[in-house]
Amino acid sequence: MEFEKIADIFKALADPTRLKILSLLRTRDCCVCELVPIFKISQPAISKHVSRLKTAELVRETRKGQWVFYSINEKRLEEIGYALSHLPDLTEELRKLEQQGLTVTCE
Amino acid sequence: MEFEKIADIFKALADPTRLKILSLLRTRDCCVCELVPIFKISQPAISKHVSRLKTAELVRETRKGQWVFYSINEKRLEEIGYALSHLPDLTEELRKLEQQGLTVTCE
DNA sequence: AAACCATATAACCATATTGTTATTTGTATA
DNA sequence: TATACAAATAACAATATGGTTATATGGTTT
Repeated sequence: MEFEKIADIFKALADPTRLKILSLLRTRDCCVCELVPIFKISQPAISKHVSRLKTAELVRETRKGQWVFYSINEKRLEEIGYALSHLPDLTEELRKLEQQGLTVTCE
Repeated sequence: MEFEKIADIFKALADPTRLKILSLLRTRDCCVCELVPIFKISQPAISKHVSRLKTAELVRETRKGQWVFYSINEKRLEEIGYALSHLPDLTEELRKLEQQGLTVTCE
């Protein structure tokens, strides 16, 4: 995965409200109207947060009548840990730097 | 770890430049002046990025003469994967919601 | 069809983020 | 001591983020 894409997923996780939503969804699927009274923010704010999580594929949505239930995508969460330990390798960049004589050695 | 604190660590990771710096540091320790020619941004910009990584304890710094070398803190990176799979449990919040009759059941 | 409820979107505002250039601080060296 | 280089900090600008209220959309119910 590219640095940009990995950063986008981390951006989706870089907010306490969204992390809390993910934790709640781990206990059970929830709809927006259940999440609203748990947080001290408006319904549109919650709606935008879950939408951000959906774009990052961290949650999925299922409409049930007038409600939209959100569920956690555990596979995606596992992918993140993997991405962190397998960031694109940049050894080549450092080799180029060395060829240009831009490396610093001090001993 | 609190949601706020976890979010702060993810914020530090939520930028492609910082992720790239971490990847470079995985190959070997680098000083700021080595990082600058690799990226298309100014020295102060790089300096601020490594500073952000340092605040999040994702890197450590060691001064060697006029250079400051940065090294990756792999332990901290491992902590992140752990934090993600062990987010604070909110079952209690959902129980309260149920007591207030605010849960939605549709079947 | 009309009213109702849940959710999404629009328009907007305050603050945070990420870059810039100019300057300061710390260390080494002529 | 004066000069030079590395890195950090200050002041600032453009854009992104996260909240608000008002409104639109989708589906249910009377």
